[in-house]
Amino acid sequence: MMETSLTGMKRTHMCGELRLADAGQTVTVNGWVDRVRDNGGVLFLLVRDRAGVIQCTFDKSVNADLFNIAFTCRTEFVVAVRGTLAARDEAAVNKKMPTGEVELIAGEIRILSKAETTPFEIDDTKEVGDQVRLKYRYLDLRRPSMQKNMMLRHRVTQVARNYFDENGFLEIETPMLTKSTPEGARDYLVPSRVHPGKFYALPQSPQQYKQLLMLSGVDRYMQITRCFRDEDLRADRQPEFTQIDLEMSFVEQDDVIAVNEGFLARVFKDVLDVDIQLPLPRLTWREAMDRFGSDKPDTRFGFEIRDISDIAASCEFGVFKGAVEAGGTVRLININGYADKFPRKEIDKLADFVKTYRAKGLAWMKLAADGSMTSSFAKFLTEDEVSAIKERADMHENDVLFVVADASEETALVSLGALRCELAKRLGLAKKDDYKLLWVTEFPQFEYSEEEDRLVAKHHPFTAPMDEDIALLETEPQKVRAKAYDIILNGCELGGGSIRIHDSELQTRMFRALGFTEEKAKEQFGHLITAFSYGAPPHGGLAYGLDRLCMLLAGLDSIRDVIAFPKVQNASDLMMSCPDTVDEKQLDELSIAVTRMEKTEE
RNA sequence: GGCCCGGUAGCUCAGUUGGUUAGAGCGCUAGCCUGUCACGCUAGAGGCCGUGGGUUCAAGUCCCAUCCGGGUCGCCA
Repeated sequence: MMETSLTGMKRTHMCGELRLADAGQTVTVNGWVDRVRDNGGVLFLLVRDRAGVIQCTFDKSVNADLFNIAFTCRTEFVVAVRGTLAARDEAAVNKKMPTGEVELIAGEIRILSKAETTPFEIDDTKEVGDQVRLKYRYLDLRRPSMQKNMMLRHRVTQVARNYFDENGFLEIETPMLTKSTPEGARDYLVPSRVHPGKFYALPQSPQQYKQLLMLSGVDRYMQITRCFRDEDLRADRQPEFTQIDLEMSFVEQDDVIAVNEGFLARVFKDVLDVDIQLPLPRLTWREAMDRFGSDKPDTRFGFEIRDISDIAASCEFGVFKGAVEAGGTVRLININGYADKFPRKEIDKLADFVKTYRAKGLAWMKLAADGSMTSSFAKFLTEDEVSAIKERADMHENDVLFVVADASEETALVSLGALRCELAKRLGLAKKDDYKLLWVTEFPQFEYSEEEDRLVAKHHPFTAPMDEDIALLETEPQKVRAKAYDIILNGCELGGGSIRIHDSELQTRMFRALGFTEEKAKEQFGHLITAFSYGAPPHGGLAYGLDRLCMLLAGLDSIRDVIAFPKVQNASDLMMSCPDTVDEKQLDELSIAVTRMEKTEE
């Protein structure tokens, strides 16, 4: 029976931390065999742990028995190696390895665990599909890049805990089993055994609890907590995700922003050694939409949107004129300096791109470097009108304009906003290590829901309206702006928050504006309304998407890469094979009958 | 729910107009090699071409359905 106990072979150092300064020491390492290089008489085992890789050297002529044990090692065997750390000969130094100046001259090896051949190589240089990676996530996580991501995430959460602690925040846990909320995303439901037919909901966010904590006099709260939303997934959206959630009492918007700018600066400094200039720029929601066609503008590049509705209104081109007459707008972006990158064929394909955002089409005008002009619409306009557009767009040689005319202002703005981001990405102007943070403020309080044919809260029903707009609540609710703010990084919504309503009377008016009857408001939010009647401090807060923050800090494109065990697009876990069916007995105990089963085909 | 892309060896992929025995690199197995470091050399094993149906003399290739993975619109207070 081979000895596989660790006794007597516990590590003295992490593999990846060994350096020239340690040479001469007797060193024991524990880790996985990263690679076996058998040169006949001399054999190298690369042993890997979280910190990195160290070369262990076995010489047949020095110790044949030892060599023969090492010879049986395969990739991913778990081993303990003891020996003398030696400086490598100058010619043998591997400059590509942090430990490349030293090697461990093995005097003893113990195989702690053998390993089957892994389904894919534990190696950052080889691409592996998500399907295989996630089925064997524990192997995927062995890859140095994934270990780096997990360590980065740890760093971010530590910075958050330390920073908010230093600023007087208490970390308090709120329940995972809570009440289903009618507004917002679909809830994940948890059946109650004790209360047949009744369900808990997993929290979409700890929103109500943290506000109640303010009523409790906690003053400043923070929590790093899981949130659940049963909606479709995206590269930056998982059904369970983590928020850095915080709330403060006796504050106004600027106070919340100030404390969070401090946090962001700290994170960027500690994690990336990047200095963030404070205060961060701010844009109102209206300005963000008008200039960037997005409530999460990417300001790493220009190509800002301009309005030519006034010129279009009086022209004879039906598409432009018609859009304005229908109450819409005509807007454009100038991809200045890149007209040569857009041959006719490419431009035609871009029309399909904007159509996914409901635009009807894409008009364009190109001024080549030699001064020759081509356009899909100029022939319908007068010379003066063309000149006016060129002037409005600040158009010069090698510029290309893209124009969207639409009866819906939102459609025109959003489709051009998406186009400017897409083109910047293709032109390589959206650099990952260029960090553009900004606040978007003054969000609309309400938005129209086609599905429900009524106004719904854009943020949530506890968001305070701006003081100067309160009077409009009953008269022109669609014009009411909220004390809500989002923090945006490189076109990605990192987090958002608001100042909350702390006044019962105003909250009542808000529920009324949202179309809640008094009974319905009491039924859904009675506990809050009651709580607020006992003395509520002015308060507000913010919540960050921790996964997105980590993704952007790590320069990645998917939050899956900073989540240890993520779900795939259909919200299942390929490793655990869940969700899954359960025993009839379990269902029976919960008083649940399944009426429809998923079609499964193996 | 809609649209787009993909599924071929353990992994990453190629596979022409439908036409002999479906290939490559990596990995794996065995042998050789005393300083490699993406070690090298030699040999070998390894395929339900996602699944089901259809068209055809003939399907990895064309058609339909379906499952799986990715992106995205809707959705995400």
